Amino acid sequence: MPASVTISRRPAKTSPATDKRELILRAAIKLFANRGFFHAQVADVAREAGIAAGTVYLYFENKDDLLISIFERTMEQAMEEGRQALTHVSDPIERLRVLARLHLARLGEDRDLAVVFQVELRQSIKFMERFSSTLLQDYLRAMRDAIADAQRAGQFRQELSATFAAKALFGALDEMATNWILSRKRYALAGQADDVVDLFVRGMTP
Amino acid sequence: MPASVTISRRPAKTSPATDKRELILRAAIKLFANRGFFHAQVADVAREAGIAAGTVYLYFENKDDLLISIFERTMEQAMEEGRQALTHVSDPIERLRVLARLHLARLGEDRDLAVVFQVELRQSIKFMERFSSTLLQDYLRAMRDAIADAQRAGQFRQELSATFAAKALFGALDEMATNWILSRKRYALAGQADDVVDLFVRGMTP
Amino acid sequence: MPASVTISRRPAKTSPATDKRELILRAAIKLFANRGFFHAQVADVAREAGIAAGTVYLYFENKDDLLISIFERTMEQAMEEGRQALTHVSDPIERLRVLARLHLARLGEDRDLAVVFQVELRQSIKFMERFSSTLLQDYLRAMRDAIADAQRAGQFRQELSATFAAKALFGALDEMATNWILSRKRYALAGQADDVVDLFVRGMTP
Amino acid sequence: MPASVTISRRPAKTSPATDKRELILRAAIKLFANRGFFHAQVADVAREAGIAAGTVYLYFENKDDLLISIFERTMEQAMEEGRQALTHVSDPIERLRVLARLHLARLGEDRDLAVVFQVELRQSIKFMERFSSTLLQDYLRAMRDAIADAQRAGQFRQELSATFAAKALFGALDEMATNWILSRKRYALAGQADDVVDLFVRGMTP
DNA sequence: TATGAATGAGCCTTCATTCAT
DNA sequence: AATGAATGAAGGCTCATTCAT
Repeated sequence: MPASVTISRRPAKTSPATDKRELILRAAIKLFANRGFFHAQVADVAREAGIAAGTVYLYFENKDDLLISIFERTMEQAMEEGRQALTHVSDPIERLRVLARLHLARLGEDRDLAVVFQVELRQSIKFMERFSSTLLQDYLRAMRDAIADAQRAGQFRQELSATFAAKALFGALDEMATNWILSRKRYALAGQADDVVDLFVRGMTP
Repeated sequence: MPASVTISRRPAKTSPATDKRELILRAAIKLFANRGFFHAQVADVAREAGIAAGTVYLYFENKDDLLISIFERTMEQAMEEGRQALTHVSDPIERLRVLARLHLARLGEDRDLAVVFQVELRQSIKFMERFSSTLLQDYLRAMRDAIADAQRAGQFRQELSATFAAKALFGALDEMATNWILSRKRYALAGQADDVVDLFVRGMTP
Repeated sequence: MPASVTISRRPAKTSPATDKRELILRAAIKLFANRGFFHAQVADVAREAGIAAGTVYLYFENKDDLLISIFERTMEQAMEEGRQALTHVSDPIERLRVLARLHLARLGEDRDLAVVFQVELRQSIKFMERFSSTLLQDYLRAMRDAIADAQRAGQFRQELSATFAAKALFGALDEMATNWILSRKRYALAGQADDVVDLFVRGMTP
Repeated sequence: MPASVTISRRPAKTSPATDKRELILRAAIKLFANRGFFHAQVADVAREAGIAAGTVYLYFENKDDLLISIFERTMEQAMEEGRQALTHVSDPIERLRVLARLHLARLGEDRDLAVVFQVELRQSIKFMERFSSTLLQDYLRAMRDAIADAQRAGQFRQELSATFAAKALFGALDEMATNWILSRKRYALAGQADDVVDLFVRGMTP
């Protein structure tokens, strides 16, 4: 199972343009994580990426677009990864487990990215809504579907709303991620995925 | 039980200074919730409060202090309320239920305050750390203690860490609050407290 | 001669109003000297004087008026003192000596006052012009007259302009005062009066 | 002799950056002289220089830095000029004369600069100390050394401290400069250098 | 007289974005 | 494509002054 959870960086289509975009996004993740979105200046991001400030605007609309692009790029990769990992997993409970592991593994392997996702992306209702209408539109749906499947299969109690249950599970995972970035202790975030799912599965079992 | 959960605003010590402070904080909550902390101007807050911009600085150090004060004032009230509500509740599981209800009830009765807590206060690692070193220092401890009590009483399984379980429970509740403010549907947030606790209690039951 | 130079504080007409005015001026001298005119706030002066901020405006027009009043009060006292000290001194050179001693003695006995005179009063052309059109209108005239007398008496060369000479003498004394306040060493400023006058008298002697 | 006193503006290294810096400094001198440092706004300086307000901050730290830079740039030029002018002058008294002429010539040829030096730079003890620890550290030392040389050569009396004498001479020159800017009459400031030095030399002659 | 809370005009500084090169 | 100097709007904060009590 661990194999299916391993995050496999697909060899990106390495056009020069894609490379530079990527370079800038990585610099942005680092800066946003360490200084905060508002306090990180576009010029700082450019310097970190080793380019001129103006060049950023050849690849991104504006500063907000940097944050949004970090989100979208990461979500796309995660979704693709999720799809692949779930291809041959049919048991609903196992599917939940895979999703949870991927979720925490991705954040746990890049603390800066985790900070951007757990903190900076929640700057404002505006981002939150964008965030929640896609991440929770897709990720939560995947969870909800798995839960509903388990309910239909009699593995889970049926009186609880699958949507509600998915939110609760997501919330617990999300809290683990937030706690991890705020904690001074260095532990493996992904290791908590199974514990959370176990707790949840027991809570749902008839 | 509902009685003990009802939030009773104590008649504040109405010195003129306290009144004005309160007036400003309420205006700040409204503005921060609707425009976001960064986009709300101090002058806007003052106008909303019906005072001059400079007056804000007679009661608060700076703009950040407004946000911090909203947090601290609310936490103090919540803590006091929690202490009172728990005075005569000895069953650990019931204590969790009371805490969860109070948590969601407080946010659910003031959407602006909820937005400030669920979104604006998580602007930056700086606030997050402050937030988490007090809220989670006190609130999570209360939950963890109740869980540990339940474990000792044999009501909960003992192999899971009480701290971990408290985080999971908090995360689920927190997610309910965040979903509530982002949702266009108007439903009673507090109504979800029992569902979350039930799910969790089942998950912890031996 | 020292006796005539001794500064004798006349017992001020101690009406309550005069007292409070004086109290405020003393506070202002202290604050202006230590923080600078622009950085000293009216509220600070009031606090130092032990009164409320608004009360300052019962005795002075505005903040500038405080500075101007310090100047005028001090000049009046100095002029009166000068007149008295010169009453029985007829020798022109001796008169110069008395003026120089009084000048440096007054500043030398109150460092804060000296700072206000040597630094703060020279804030702006506006103050400078006011300063120079009265202080130098009266003080320099007294020096110039003594020099002219000495020229007529054949004690001083006649080819130099008395006005020019008076400025040079004043400039040298002024520099001693400025150096004194900027120096970390604590020496008697008044002790330099005779040296300056000696140097000058020799320079003027035929 | 006049030749050595003539101020020869070296053609500045005209890099674009140096040019703009210079442009801003000149605008600042004009504004500070005419409105005073505190009343001149950075935006005014920028407008006078024909640039945007923000551009000032590409060349200077802050508003104070403008004032300090005017001082430092002028002092550097003056020091260099002084060194050059004194290269072939060995007679101590003549050296004093050259220094005095340069001092008054520089101020006398640019009234705005003179106002900044005689008035605005003496705003506060802070600037005064910076001013005096460099200007008087270098300029007064040059005068003191010349005086000491003259004393050793028997041209000047030896009982007076060279440091004291240098201050007196500086004070007299400084007063000429201050009087000049405050006077409505337009006369050649530099023309007074020799008169001051003459008076002083006579005063020092055995 | 005295108070001190309230006022609000004013200004320095930042920084996302543009654009001539 | 890339640069980076220049822009200029925007806003937090200060503090002299007022005035109801």
